[in-house]
Amino acid sequence: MLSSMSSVPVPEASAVRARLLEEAARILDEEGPSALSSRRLATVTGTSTMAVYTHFGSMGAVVDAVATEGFRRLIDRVGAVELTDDPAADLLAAAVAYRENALQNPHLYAVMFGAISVRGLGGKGPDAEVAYAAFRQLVALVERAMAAGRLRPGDGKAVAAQWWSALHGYMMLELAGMDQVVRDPEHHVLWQLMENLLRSLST
Amino acid sequence: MLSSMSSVPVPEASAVRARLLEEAARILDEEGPSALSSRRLATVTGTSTMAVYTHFGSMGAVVDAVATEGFRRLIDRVGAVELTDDPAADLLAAAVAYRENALQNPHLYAVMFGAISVRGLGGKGPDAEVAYAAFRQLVALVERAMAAGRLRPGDGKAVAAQWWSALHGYMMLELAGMDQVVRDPEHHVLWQLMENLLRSLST
DNA sequence: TCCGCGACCATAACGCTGTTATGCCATGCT
DNA sequence: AGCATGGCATAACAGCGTTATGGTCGCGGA
Repeated sequence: MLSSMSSVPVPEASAVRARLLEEAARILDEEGPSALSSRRLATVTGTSTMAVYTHFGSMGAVVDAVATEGFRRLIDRVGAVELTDDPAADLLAAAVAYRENALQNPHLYAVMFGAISVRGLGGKGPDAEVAYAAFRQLVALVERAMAAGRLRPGDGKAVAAQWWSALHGYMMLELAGMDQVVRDPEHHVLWQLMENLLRSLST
Repeated sequence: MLSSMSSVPVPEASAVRARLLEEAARILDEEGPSALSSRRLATVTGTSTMAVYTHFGSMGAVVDAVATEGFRRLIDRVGAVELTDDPAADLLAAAVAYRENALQNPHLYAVMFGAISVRGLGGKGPDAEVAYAAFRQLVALVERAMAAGRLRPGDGKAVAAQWWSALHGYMMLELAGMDQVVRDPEHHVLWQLMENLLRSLST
């Protein structure tokens, strides 16, 4: 059994698999969940539906892989914000980047959190390690603000979980089209919420 | 009893429609989104798939009706909390009822906020008036706390939107199975979040 | 009373879906 | 060379949402 390790060290190394994943994410973002199907994926990648099953095993696994890819993009996007000497302001800047990423890829964002089931084929969800890496990224920002004295010292993970809950909840309401609830032209609800939370968490 | 069954003043008066809606909500809650189909709905209600289309027009409309029913149940559940002379504590009690309702009907809760929902067949979403009634219920609790001086006077809708965002975001993370992020045995993240928000909103 | 009409639904079909069985073919190991 | 195996095309199957068709039943008008 060790003989086959030479040709295929890692399944992710396949070029076909990469194109399937890329096209799946593109179709999901551009045309929504109902447009993502195995046959559609096969035609746009120039293969057949069997390619999906050799590389992923099921369409649900494709959706999971797309969700995982969404977390990777989120991590890249939030990681690209330039840190200043004000860790509290950086937390708000990260929230801005988080919101922009969600607004640009709304379907992908919804799939990441299982908010929408793509045609009822629900997988096991995104890769837990990647999703947790996105959380740890936020924890690092929080702990940095604590170390600088801008946030009251405490459990960074507990504070990050609160921050993420508030941010995620607002995004879901905004993406769900609940404009009457969430759209406040003069005083944007999200920034009031972030500032209120920040005030309670400050020293 | 002159022609009590003859006239059809409101389509909702149909008994078949009521059973379809009831069974749809039950199937969704007990077996998840992938189990809800037109044929399944027809067999369990003892009719054919055409009944779905005569009473709803499409499966998407059924999902929308189920989502609207979910908001009605939420309103009933939150409206059942007994108000005390501490409006701030009542807000927390309402959050407890909100969470219990979501945990008991997780799939229904997800459908309520899913712009695109079951099996990729996206309807127009739940009845906006009913969903907004749930929001107004929360606004009333907030304004009551403001009038009693337990919350700083301000825009009740803006504060209610923040409260709902935080609560909804935590629920979505909890229901998404992100236990590592959100599950904190000793200090439950939700109550820390609610108390932090309450502190910032207090006078 | 009878007729007709409209609401309601059972049956069957169409095109789509995810998935699987089968077989071909190229590649690499022995 | 022979063979085994991974990778994919073809075609099929069951199930999906939806629609066309036809039948049945009950009421309103003549």
